[in-house]
Amino acid sequence: MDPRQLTKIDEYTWRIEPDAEHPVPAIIYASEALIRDMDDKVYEQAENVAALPGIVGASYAMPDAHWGYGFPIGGVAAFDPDLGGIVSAGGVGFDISCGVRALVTGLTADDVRGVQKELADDLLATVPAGVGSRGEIRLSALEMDAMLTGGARWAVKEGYGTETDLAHIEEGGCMSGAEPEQVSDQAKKRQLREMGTLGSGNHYLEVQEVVEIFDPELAAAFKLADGNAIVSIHCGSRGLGHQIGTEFLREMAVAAESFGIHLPDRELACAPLRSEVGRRYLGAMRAAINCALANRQIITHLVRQVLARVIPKASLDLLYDVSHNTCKEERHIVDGVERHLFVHRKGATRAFGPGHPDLPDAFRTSGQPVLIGGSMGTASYVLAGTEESMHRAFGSACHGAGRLMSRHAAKKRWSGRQVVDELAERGILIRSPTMRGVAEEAPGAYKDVTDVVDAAQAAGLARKVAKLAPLVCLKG
DNA sequence: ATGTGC
Repeated sequence: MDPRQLTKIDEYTWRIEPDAEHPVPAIIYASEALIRDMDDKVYEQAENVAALPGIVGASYAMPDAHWGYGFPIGGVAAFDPDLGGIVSAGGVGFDISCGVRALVTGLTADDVRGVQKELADDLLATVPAGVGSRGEIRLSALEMDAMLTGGARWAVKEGYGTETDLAHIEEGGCMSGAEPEQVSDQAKKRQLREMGTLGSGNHYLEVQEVVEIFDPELAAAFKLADGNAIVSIHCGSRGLGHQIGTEFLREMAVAAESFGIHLPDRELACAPLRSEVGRRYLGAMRAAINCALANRQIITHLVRQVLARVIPKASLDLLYDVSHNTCKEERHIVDGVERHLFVHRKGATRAFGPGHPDLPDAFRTSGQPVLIGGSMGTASYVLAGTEESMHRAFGSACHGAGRLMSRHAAKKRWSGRQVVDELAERGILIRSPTMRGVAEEAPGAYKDVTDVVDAAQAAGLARKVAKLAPLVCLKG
């Protein structure tokens, strides 16, 4: 994207001005270099979102923004139901409630290095990964509905984890307002055997080392110290979320016209929040959020089993679990007035600051942990929400590195084996059921996550706490 | 992202 198309507000804030079709601006938070690397489609898509009914403030793009379905990935937009605001299935994304959770282990990276290969092999054998991967768990119809209503709270009741885990998950591990009856039989059927599975694409499970601390006080609040081993899990709602997204996109494309909503792009399919289809989508989407929370909780249980075998002294305590593909009902102060809004975050992490009433006691003074997954073999970051982030983009920050190269181009450029061998030389063990997936996820196919995180901090979206480097990576 | 898809 050519930065000259944008109004430069400051070094890290760029604006597409409103006009007759776009009542609010689009705001991109990024360095000039990141803007240059951004797809031109991000400009178009961020501007298109600014034309949707009932949008409040601006259409925002995070520093890792790239071309998505309708809305950019790395997009944030809030809508007011009182002003005819909409909800959009494409504004949430196909992988509903995809997210990251990080666990502190009570181990040092050296503890891990001593058994690195056994750990990698046991994780591959224990956590199902890859397209169509199936788990041991098979849900009955009744259990499916209980899972879709209860989320991680259901999983803990079933024996996958502890009460303490729940306080360290957004929404306390259970998204309210879920309506399993709005989830199609087909979506439920696809999920029957997929609980506790990682999936494919950019999903991963990593054992990481804390290699740098930026803010000692916040790091202490998050129980992170230099040289510690961390486990991070990145995955979502699997086939169920995908099926819900597919079905409602189709339905909303038809509905939008019937509501007289003019769409600049068919992919922006949406429906008023106060319409019947809008309400049904919210009920189904919240059920998918619970599915993702339960899924990450079950995978956590599997990782605890692996560590109990390989390094018995390990203790896996959940730092936090964040979702980065959601639409959430939240209260925000806009121009000094508290408003009740529906915030779409697509490839954007919630980043609530200190004192926010939705945060658990543990993070009341620190702000919430913001977990940023890098590309395979590079780095991940832990950030914290700030008071400033509340006013920048409705308490949101970036979610990852963001692709630089298409999957197709990455496959042409690297072989999976070559990527695995190169990373092994640097002490990083990759395990995956598919070498093709590894090639698509080669580190060179992504932007530098450090640039993205630095821009997020400089733009006031979140504050850097710690940097994590991978030791073991299980890829789908 | 995905019972990957022309």
